[in-house]
Amino acid sequence: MPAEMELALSLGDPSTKMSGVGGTAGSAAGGMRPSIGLKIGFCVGIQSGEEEEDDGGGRERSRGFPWAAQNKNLEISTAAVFDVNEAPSQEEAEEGATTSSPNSAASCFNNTEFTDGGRGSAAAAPAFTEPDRSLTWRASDEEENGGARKKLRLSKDQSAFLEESFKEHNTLNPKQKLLLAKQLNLRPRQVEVWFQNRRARTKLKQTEVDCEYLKRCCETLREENRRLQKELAELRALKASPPFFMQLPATTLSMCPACERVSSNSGSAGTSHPQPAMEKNRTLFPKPRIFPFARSPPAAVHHHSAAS
DNA sequence: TGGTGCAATACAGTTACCTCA
DNA sequence: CATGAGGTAACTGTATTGCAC
Repeated sequence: MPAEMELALSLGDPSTKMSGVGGTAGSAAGGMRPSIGLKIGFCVGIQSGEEEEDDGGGRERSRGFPWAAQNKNLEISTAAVFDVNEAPSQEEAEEGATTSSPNSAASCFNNTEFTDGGRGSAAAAPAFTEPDRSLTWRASDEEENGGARKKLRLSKDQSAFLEESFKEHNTLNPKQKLLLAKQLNLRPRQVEVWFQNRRARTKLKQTEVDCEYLKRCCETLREENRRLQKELAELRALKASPPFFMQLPATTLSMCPACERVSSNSGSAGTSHPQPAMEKNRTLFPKPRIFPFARSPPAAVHHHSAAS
């Protein structure tokens, strides 16, 4: 599975930390559809009655998000409103329509109550700080534009909240999505899209890191190659001008790439088909194996011990 | 038990919009 | 003010998985 491959590539990007955890619980292990029975509890300032769904909630804990602490209404109102076992409210009914057709453009723009609720129903909504940019909560414009898609920039607080959630696990189950949407006063589809885009960004970042690493590997190998070519040329030159002692049994010089010491090896080299030094090296010092996707090259095994 | 349809979700790629230099 | 680059929300298409029948 690609996700697992990605994990293997991880160089320690903090954002991939949860991939191991969330991935196990969600898409990586069970396939694309995250199971309800996640191993990870998810409780963002809310005492949910659904904790049995969290397998005992080993990591179940209250999240100390700024506004959750500042605004107790958030916890109260959310806990009061959010009950997955309740008959769906109008909003949830719309959510049902949304999730049943996640790709429907209409699902994103037909929710006037929700989008407007960001401003209109502030009493029940979390008291987010005023967005730093005036673009947030302009969804009502969409209605005036006849459904043309408008970009709604999330506020800093909303982004921070989503980031925190993403650190916990980079995939969402439906309950978590609903809960987040409620708390952030966003549409569930927006939360879903945000997580998708966030995963894409993480992956992109990781790819860049991998690329840099491979570049360094390549440069190192290039240098090594230059060094060996030079060494080969020197040895050939040495062979081309045989001094007087060439009457003696041939001595093969070889250099250990690990300790970079030249060692002599006299003996059978003087027989019918003397093996070039580099050819011998090839057997003495097998080509280092390259693991391009490994985070760090495998520990070098010194030939003295490896040969034994 | 295997096949099929459906819903839900993930991901890659793309588009559209916004911000900023 | 115009503009291009970069960031990102949102969309589209496709693949995969689990479940019901």
